[in-house]
Amino acid sequence: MTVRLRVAPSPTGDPHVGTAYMSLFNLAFARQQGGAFVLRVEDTDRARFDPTSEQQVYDTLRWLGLDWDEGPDRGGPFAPYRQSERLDTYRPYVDQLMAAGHAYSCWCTPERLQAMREDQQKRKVPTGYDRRCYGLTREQRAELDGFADVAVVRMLIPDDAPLHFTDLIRGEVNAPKPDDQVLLKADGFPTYHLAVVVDDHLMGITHVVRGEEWISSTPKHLLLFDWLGWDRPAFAHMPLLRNTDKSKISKRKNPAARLTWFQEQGYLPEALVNFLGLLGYSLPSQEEVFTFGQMSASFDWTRVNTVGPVFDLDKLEWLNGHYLRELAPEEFVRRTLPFLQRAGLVDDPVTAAQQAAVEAAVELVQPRMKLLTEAPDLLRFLLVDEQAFVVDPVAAEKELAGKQDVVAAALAAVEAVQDWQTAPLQEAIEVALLADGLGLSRKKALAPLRVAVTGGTVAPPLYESFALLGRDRTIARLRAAAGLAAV
RNA sequence: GGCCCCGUCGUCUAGCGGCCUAGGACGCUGCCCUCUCACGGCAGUAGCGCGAGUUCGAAUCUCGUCGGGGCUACCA
Repeated sequence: MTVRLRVAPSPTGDPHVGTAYMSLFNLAFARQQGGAFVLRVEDTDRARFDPTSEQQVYDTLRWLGLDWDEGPDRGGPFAPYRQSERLDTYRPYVDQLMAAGHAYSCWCTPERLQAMREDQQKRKVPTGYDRRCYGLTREQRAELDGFADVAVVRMLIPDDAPLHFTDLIRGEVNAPKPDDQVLLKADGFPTYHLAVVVDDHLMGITHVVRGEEWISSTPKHLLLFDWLGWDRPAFAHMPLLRNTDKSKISKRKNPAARLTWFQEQGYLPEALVNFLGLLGYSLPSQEEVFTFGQMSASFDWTRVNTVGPVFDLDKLEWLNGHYLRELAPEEFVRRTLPFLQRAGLVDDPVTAAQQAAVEAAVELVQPRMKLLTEAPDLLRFLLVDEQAFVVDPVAAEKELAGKQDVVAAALAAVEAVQDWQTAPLQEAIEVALLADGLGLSRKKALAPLRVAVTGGTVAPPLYESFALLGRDRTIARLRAAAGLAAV
């Protein structure tokens, strides 16, 4: 038997980081087993449906390299893969369950159900549907209050419903006894519980990997598999990603709950994948920096944690810096360019001169970045239009004020340099400013020059920066800082 | 409230009865490198929630307790 796994996002807004998390573990196991990974869109909630969401799911998962074998966009033997297009598929099973006495119609209004629930809570008794409609015909029910015109279909949960199952990650698990869950809504759409069971069976899903939040509804699914006479799939309930306050990760409390946030912030997909893998999983070797391939090769459900991990951005940033430094120079440039374009520092498309300037600076900025979004600040002094170059006033006040003589001395030294390279520049400046010249310490001598030429107190190494900037621009900036007019 | 899941440094984790005076990583602190900032190197900081029990021996097993989380929808 080949294993088949699926991830089933519901298109309701920005793709959730949990979708990527589930996809990663699903895929790791599927690839290890040579099985299939299916993307199914669970759009049965027309109230929360967002038409732009589905494409965003595709984009973000592909960005992460978590690609699927079958799905709405690429088809497959069990198409369609969108539940809204499978309404006719679910119908016969509802009828079958009704005929077998496992399900019944319910005409209760939402208002009555809500009042019932509130009353139950007030009386501190377990909440659950009171079966007002069970055993009644439509006519009989219409006599009573709280009657709705359109019926829903509910499961008739038996007293001996199975509340126990084996989980790949947790072992033997108990779950609560459900109440009479709705299977078919008044709008004709199935609920998740019906759709997931029918689709998982029809699509040959062998392993159901989902969040821990689903443990409590698993008995409903078990019942449906049994009633329909289908084999149960294997279940793996993943721990839930948490906010810092330990609650289930949410877009409201945590910007990192949105997958697109990571792209915006300049994270590398390989770093995010590694980090997500680290949350709840560890390689037998204990190595923490690993690729998807390594994770997949050694994958073992029993090594997945049961504790919901807090999403710690510090560690992700460290990992991101690590992957950034490992990038080949041309790849580093390729990934950095969009962020420079967004900052308006280079054109789109990039000119040959700009491309060359960035390439020349790679060595200097690559070890200094943790996020791609940091590139504009590090490279601004080099890429900015000379007319638009400005010295940060705070930095100028701190390091440049009263140091015109230092700048002037450096200017004179540098103007005499014929071979505009790091080493000759260093020699000329150090002769003029250090012990043999003005007698300054290296620290004191270079601070004003850094501000004068790069515009701030934090920058790549100075002589290298001079070399990259070129003779004309360097001299012009020194001249301006020394209070001299341009020639 | 009820039911269910979970509980090792601040965070991610290793550990599956003796190898643990609990190991690694991130963070933080200090030192080294150094023209700033990084990178890199070295050192340090900090944890088995609590209480019983089982056992020659418990972070590891059992029970209780406390704590956190999830579910309790015609949302997924």
